[in-house]
Amino acid sequence: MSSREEPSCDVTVIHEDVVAKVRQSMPAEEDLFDLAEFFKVFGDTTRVRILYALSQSEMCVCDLACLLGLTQSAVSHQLRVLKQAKLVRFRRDGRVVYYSLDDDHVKSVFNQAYQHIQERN
Amino acid sequence: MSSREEPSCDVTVIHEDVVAKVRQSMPAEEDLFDLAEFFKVFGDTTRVRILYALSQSEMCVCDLACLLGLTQSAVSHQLRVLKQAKLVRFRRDGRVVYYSLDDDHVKSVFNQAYQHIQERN
DNA sequence: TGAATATATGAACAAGTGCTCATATATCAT
DNA sequence: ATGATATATGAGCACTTGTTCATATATTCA
Repeated sequence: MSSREEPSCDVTVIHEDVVAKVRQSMPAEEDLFDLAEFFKVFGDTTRVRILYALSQSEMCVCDLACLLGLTQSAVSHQLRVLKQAKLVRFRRDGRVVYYSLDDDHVKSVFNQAYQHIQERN
Repeated sequence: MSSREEPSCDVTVIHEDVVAKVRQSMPAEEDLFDLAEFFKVFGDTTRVRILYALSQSEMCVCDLACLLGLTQSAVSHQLRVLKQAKLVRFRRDGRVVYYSLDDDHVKSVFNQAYQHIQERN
């Protein structure tokens, strides 16, 4: 009845041993949070489309807007999100800002997920 | 000046050639949508924690609730989302429902992303 | 310097999401 | 059948998010 170990729960526990074992192996709360944040960035159609486009070629903001049928503002806002997530990088050439993928993992995560989608159907 | 091909845009286009080339290689709109939907499921701390836990061991609802410090209801709602996304499966044993990962891709997508997070810092 | 242009950003609003609470369903035990 | 228990689910609410609109910033060119 004493609870001096890990944060207890108000719910009935059926398999204390399993819970204890899994609890030990759980990564730091912060890491799982970061992981979710990372996936959250991919969890939007617009951003996925932008990422795919950039996986094909470096592009400037207005090209992306045209390609995807979005306003310049919408693209710019989303690129900011992608920038913060360090998924894209940019270089400035005069008035034009060119964006490209910042990381090789992006492509592989992408492909892995795409494969899952395919096989699921 | 005529626009009889692909859906045009109201934005200035700087590199028509690039846009045209990338447009050709864009996957079906639906596939990118599905991809985003897939990632959206991973884009929540609670679900990521559930998925990680299940990657360690099959668990029942109340064990998960206890482990993660959530209400039974919250866990159940999220499991429904994971079920719909076909990321987890379940088997019933009397009153207890056991959940487990439904797909090997889950782990690999997870690991790939985790690796990205690590290297990023 | 001043006009033009490419991009960035803030505010606001509609739509979506995850939790809680109450309650329904399903199964077991008596 | 009745009560206990494990899970599922609907409604409601606070919070988040993606877009639009207006405007700011930055760079080029004349």
